Amino acid sequence: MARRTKEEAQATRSHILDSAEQVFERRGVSRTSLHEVAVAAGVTRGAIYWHFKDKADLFNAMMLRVSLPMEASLQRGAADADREPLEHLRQSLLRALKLAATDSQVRRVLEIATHKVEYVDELQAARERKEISRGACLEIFERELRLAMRRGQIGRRMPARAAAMGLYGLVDGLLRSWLWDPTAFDLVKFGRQALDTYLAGLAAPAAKPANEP
Amino acid sequence: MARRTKEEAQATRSHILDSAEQVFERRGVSRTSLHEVAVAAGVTRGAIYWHFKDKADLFNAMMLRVSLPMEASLQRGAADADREPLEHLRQSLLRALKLAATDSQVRRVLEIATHKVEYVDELQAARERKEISRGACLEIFERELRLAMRRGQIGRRMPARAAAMGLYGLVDGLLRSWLWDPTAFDLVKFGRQALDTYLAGLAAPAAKPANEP
DNA sequence: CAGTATACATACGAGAACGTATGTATGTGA
DNA sequence: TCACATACATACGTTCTCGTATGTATACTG
Repeated sequence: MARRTKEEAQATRSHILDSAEQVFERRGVSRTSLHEVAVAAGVTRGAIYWHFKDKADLFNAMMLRVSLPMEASLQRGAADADREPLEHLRQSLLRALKLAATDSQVRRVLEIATHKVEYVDELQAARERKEISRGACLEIFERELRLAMRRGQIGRRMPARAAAMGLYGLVDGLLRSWLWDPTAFDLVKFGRQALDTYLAGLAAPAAKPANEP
Repeated sequence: MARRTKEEAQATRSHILDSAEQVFERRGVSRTSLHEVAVAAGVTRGAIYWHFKDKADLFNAMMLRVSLPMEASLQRGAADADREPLEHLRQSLLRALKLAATDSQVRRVLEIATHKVEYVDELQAARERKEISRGACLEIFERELRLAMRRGQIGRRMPARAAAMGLYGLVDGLLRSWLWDPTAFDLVKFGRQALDTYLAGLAAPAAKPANEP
């Protein structure tokens, strides 16, 4: 085919990414060939190789398209401080859960990143990006929790870092569970209850029930 | 080579599984060829095809070798009831975390199942097994939590099912976080603190802090 | 102590996927 | 308007990997 205008080219690129999401979710990243993506997008491999270096590049672009806005939202929320740190944390996390439950594209990409990709070799870059993003998220959690500690809103039953790690694990784990079968339970409802329970535990005084090292 | 004795054959099979673990962890399941596994095991593909139908069969055998004993341990623990349900749950979960942190084979297989495999197509069976195992685990949690509720050890801030899901998510999420980088934190220590926090939250009275639907 | 099933090794053919090279028609800037 | 860069499509060769077919020496069995 012939040359397209710049807007059309961007539309093609975007459409390739959309199709890649579909195929990746259905077939997994490593066993989808670029030919499959091309067919799903109604183009040839040539178009894909024009817009992306290879499959890893395509995958990274697909991830960035979703994760960049999310990270920005998280960072932005963290910037305007001096509000109630606990309530702010709670709202941020619930907003993230709500997004996953509502936005089908977000859900699909999360599903791919969680159950449909192997983090090895040329996708190592994606793994590193994920680790960095996780680290940034944990730092925000820790800062907010430390602030809440200073204000006496939660006790000192565990260091802020551990509390942050538990919080991250709780939300991430619930999300993962939900991704296995989104019809199994209401992510936002269960998430809110579990989150509030954990936060209530942070507020409660430490009372060791039995023998412990 | 020539025919081996039955014990030797089983040793070969076991050694193939060991090698598969190593290669799967390094290269991911889908991009490891059976040739690679064969070389790592010091045999040829013929040996692998003798013991296993194909790569999916090999993968399933590798998973079962670890998950079957774990599930049995969980079920066994759940059978002898009438002890303190909360403490029993706590001990079971901490034992699982300790196992992951201690046993390098368990850690390796968990890492593969979590970050180095795509749950699609011919590995769909593994996914279903995982879902069933998760369901069984959740049922046990729910039963114990319901019992604890009846005994007044925890409040009724949330239904047992949601509490169980949160508990599962917490432990699973922490494990996942730890698998990304096992040197980042002490799984057992952080796990115990987070677990106790969540349980404390379950025991604490429900106190809604702000506006809620 | 033969005969057979076993526990592999070796050999073969086929298909798929990749990356690149090349073709080509058309926007686009000078 | 004209040359060139662009946005793809097409064609090609290579490399893996798979599954199976076949070979083979030995353990077991009657």
